[in-house]
Amino acid sequence: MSRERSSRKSSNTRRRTRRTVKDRLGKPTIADVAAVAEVSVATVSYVINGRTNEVSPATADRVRDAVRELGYVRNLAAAALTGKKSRLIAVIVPEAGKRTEGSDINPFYGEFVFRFEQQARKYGYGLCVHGGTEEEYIQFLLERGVESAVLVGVPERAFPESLVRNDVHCVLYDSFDHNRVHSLVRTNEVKGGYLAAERLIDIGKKHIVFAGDVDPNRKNDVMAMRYEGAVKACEMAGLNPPRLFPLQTSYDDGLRAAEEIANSGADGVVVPADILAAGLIEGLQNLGRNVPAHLAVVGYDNLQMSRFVRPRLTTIDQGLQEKVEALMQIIHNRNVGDIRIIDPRIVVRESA
Amino acid sequence: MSRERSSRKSSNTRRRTRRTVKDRLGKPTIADVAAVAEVSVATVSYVINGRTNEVSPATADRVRDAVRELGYVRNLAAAALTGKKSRLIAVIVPEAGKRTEGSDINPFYGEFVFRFEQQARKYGYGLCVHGGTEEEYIQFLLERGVESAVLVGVPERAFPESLVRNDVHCVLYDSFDHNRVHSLVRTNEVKGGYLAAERLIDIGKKHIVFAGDVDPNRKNDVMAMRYEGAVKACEMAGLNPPRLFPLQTSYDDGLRAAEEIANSGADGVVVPADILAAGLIEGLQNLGRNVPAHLAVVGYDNLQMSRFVRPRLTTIDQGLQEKVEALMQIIHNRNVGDIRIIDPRIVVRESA
DNA sequence: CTGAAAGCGCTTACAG
DNA sequence: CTGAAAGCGCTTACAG
Repeated sequence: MSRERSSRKSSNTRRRTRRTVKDRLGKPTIADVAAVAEVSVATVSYVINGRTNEVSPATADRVRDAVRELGYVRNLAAAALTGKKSRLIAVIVPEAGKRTEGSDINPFYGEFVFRFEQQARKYGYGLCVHGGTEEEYIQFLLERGVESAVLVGVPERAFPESLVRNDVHCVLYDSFDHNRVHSLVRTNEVKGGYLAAERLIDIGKKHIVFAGDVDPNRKNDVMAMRYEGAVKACEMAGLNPPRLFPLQTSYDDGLRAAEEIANSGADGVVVPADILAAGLIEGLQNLGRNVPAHLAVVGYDNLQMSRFVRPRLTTIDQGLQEKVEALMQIIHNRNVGDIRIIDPRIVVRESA
Repeated sequence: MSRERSSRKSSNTRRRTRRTVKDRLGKPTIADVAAVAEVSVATVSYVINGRTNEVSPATADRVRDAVRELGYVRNLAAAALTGKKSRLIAVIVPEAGKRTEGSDINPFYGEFVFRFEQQARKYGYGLCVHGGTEEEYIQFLLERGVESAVLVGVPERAFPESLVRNDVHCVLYDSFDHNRVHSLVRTNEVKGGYLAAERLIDIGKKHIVFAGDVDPNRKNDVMAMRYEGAVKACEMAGLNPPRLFPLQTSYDDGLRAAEEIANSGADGVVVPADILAAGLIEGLQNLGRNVPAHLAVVGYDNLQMSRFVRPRLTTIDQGLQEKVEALMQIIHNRNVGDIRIIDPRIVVRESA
């Protein structure tokens, strides 16, 4: 049906760009669509990209019909090559496999990824995940032409200049950027820590400890801020600042630390991650301690899991949905350098 | 430093392909590398792709030095355009958001994605996730040039021909393919159901029910096979086949169904998903029933969560790591049509 | 062992 | 409103 027009082309052009539908085995291309619709590839490109003011309605319809007829789907990789954005977002969970003992990963990451995927899809982005080392993920971002990278829980440090230079928009999530150079979404961690300690104080606890790895040299990472909040709450209640138990964020670390914490004289503990809290509670119960009577625990994150643990976990809700939406806004509008800090709230269940 | 050679080129060639490092603002390209190394782009391409037998060692070294000097990272999208594979895998969880009540997703998906990501990375693949409708994910796969799609838990049905026609390798995961046309990785579900019911029988239970949505018209889906196994175990013990309670796989469905199951006269229940089991146990406890004394429950999946639930969940381990490795093999070797069925095992904890 | 050139599928000035 | 052509960054026969 498209013979007529194509036969008008010079044989040279024809050999180079012209193909009938049957010639092709794989996906139809824009040239196939153009042939069927009897227009140029430029015109097809215009209507595919919605630049319909460049094209007459009738032509646009012909093109759309051809698209449908051929089952044409555009090749985004080719489009990206021409300077269009790749519309690819990557969620980077640095060294995901090493985040916890064994191969169990903090369930937070799963909840995060699937929530965020819904947002990304809604805005027409594709979503990749990567759990490698810094070197690996930088290479990944660059070679895939990723537009925006969400870095989940990265420790503060000098940021790889190569990402900035290559124009990948980095958004830190639950991280801290001392130099305020990257976009950032996180919870008000100081407030979170405050709410957690405050709850313990409210139920009459006097000897509050903090089960997290706070590096005294890095005043401004997430753990340090949660701790700062807890300290503040204790101060306001005339209590000593919480003693620190430097644990990693894993179930097994909680399990192992139970005895030491139980014997420390503490009657309340702020645990800056639900998964850690689950392990700790398990360990305390193995020792015959009652939670919350003997030792009350407040978790952090309000994961699905916090409802499964017995006693049910009192925890800090970090406002995941709100954060994920903020993330998407910053990415979509490319508000480089924007910072969004979401207020947490406490969810009181049974453990405190 | 590369002036010498480039000045030998014709001015035409030079204008079209030659650039000094400084001319470029964005990523260096293969042409930049070629210029610095004073070779042609073809040579650069050869050494980047490890076709070193095409290039002398000395030349290869020069190229590698130039790559390092410029911080060159190849553009995989451009490479894919030339017929190379995209090395992109997508994990498709159809309508992830609708898989459970509200927006909580079965934690299984998170565990799966991060386990699989490690495999994919190890083999040099990028991993995307998609949780949309069939129409959405087909478009996604096609426009991104995804090489292989892992379809997690898709109901059996006629498969979209467009994916096959466009050469995306579909691997079904925990699904069933009646026509045996797609690659497939799953657990031996019949055995899983058998082990679950067997455990209940072993601890003396006589009235076993099954809390899953088994469609009598589709003999061969995952749920039906688990049920088949449970029936078999009951038969061998001289018991009646388990009564069916058609629940969806969500915490809330378990919670809601507790009363009906508790009043059904059952003393043991096979629950084909840990998340469902968690909800059910919660509901049973709210009713004052003791698990396992009054009603024993066996879950399915052996999620991390099964250790947090009280009583700790006895469950069927589906061999996630083994399955994820099998998946990777099938994808990497492109064994289209391969089927791998992994044996499950029972993990006995407290709930049965 | 090395290079020039065509081509992958697309977009975008630029002419008409 | 429409089309011819250059170019995005890469790979791969094909010549030398």
